[in-house]
Amino acid sequence: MADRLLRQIPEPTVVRLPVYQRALVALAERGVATVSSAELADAAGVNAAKVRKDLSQLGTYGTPGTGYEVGFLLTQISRELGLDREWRVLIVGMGNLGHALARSRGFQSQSFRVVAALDVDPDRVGEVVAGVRVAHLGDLAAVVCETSPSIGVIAAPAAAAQDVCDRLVHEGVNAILNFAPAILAAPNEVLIRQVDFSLELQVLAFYQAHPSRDVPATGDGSGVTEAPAQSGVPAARAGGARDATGYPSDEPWS
Amino acid sequence: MADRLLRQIPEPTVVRLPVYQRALVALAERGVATVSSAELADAAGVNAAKVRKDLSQLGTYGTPGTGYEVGFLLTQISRELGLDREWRVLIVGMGNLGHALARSRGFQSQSFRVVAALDVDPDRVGEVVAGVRVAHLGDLAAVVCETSPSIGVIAAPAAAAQDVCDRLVHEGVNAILNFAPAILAAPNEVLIRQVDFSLELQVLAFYQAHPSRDVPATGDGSGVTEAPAQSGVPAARAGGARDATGYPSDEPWS
DNA sequence: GACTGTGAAGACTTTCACAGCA
DNA sequence: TGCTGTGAAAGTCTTCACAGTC
Repeated sequence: MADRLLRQIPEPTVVRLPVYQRALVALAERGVATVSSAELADAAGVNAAKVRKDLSQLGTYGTPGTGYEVGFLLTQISRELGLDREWRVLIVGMGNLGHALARSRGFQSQSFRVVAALDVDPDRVGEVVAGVRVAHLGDLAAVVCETSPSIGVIAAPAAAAQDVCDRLVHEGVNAILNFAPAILAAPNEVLIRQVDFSLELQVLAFYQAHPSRDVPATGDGSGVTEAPAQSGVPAARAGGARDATGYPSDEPWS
Repeated sequence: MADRLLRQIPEPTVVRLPVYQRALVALAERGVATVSSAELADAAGVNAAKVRKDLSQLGTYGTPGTGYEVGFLLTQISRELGLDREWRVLIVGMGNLGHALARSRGFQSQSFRVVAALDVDPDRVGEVVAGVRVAHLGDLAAVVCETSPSIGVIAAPAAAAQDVCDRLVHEGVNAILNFAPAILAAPNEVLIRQVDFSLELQVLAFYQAHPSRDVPATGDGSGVTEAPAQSGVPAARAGGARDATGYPSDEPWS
């Protein structure tokens, strides 16, 4: 098992781990002690074989005849994802998107903390968002020095993205999550991931425009998701493994 | 060639088409008349073989010895993506994210128009965003009737996402872009695509936590991007095929 | 000489199906 | 009996490499 961790985990598996993690958190909150691969698959929107293959990459965590122990599996996946430590996040670009990110639960959890926010707009500099004072991008060096972030987020317009990226890299930030619709160039040791809204919108348009095409089925993390039926009365409040919080939600829609 | 259009275009190719499209727009704006697959590959952050294979799925648009005619290729890709028509978009959830989306260029272009915005917060209802008055989610049926959107966007919290999805589906919206971190269940004919920030953040954390692992190389649309070197002086303004707009940008960072 | 389009090879992922364990 | 873990099969995507074209 130890050497299993030395093996490369395939990227598609890595992308699904957070989905499993989330599903497990929900199960744990509901007090569920054990899940089968089929149940977890259902909650994550994938199939059971995939769940078993994915989890077997991490170790031998299941029990034949029973399934997986929710708490234990959650711990293992979280550790594997590096969620057992705190990642310090710096955000560049505090427009609506930057605000949304800074305040989102994903960016303000046990594992991620927004430690710095920057912008070039004088009106925004000085504002306090999610407990952090917005600094001017010109002060990046000092801000990085003070807050030592390990992940940089670019929420700036496309035209500025490469420049921001260069500055981040220059200050030693070598993991970047880029929300700007731009292909960034950076040295090889810098890790860049891209999130692109309008690209997804265009992909959706493509499949709308070509209804003949069978859409690639049941989603991987980033794929097209066509979930488990619900046929008959599509408008019914769906059952499933989802959060049963009363609606409308009392937390603001961010 | 006609029957080539009947063939299924692989999903990875579909996801790259918008990237090529964007690159071509930039080239066209710079007055470039012709590109080779290598140049387009560079601008899109992929390799040349992939570009040629992808484009050959659409038709025989290149000229051996010369390359592709930028304007013509742009037209073809845009048509293939369905960008030659206008897609009417409805957004549910007008928090920071909803605002960011509504105002983004990707959602307000020739091809996409935000025709409706909804929320449950009485403070937000009535506000005008991007030229559209925010309506209450309770009035969804009427809003859909009036605006006949073909794409619905969910920018609501995870807890409300399934309910919103059900309502949209009930009103006949059968293409949904979901920004909430929730796996949605819907009838098979409904097209759902998922955009998940915190998932990407977690994937980044994973690769940071496992530096030994060779990160899957040069990005597909959604993958990890490690771009063309730039070694030596990493902080230099990158050359490449990117937008050369002066910085700081004069448009607000949204 | 330069570059496309594309079969064929290779790499990677998913799915199947079942042996083996609780 | 119920379910995992996993080889093997099937399927998919990428890369190679080169014939053919301008």
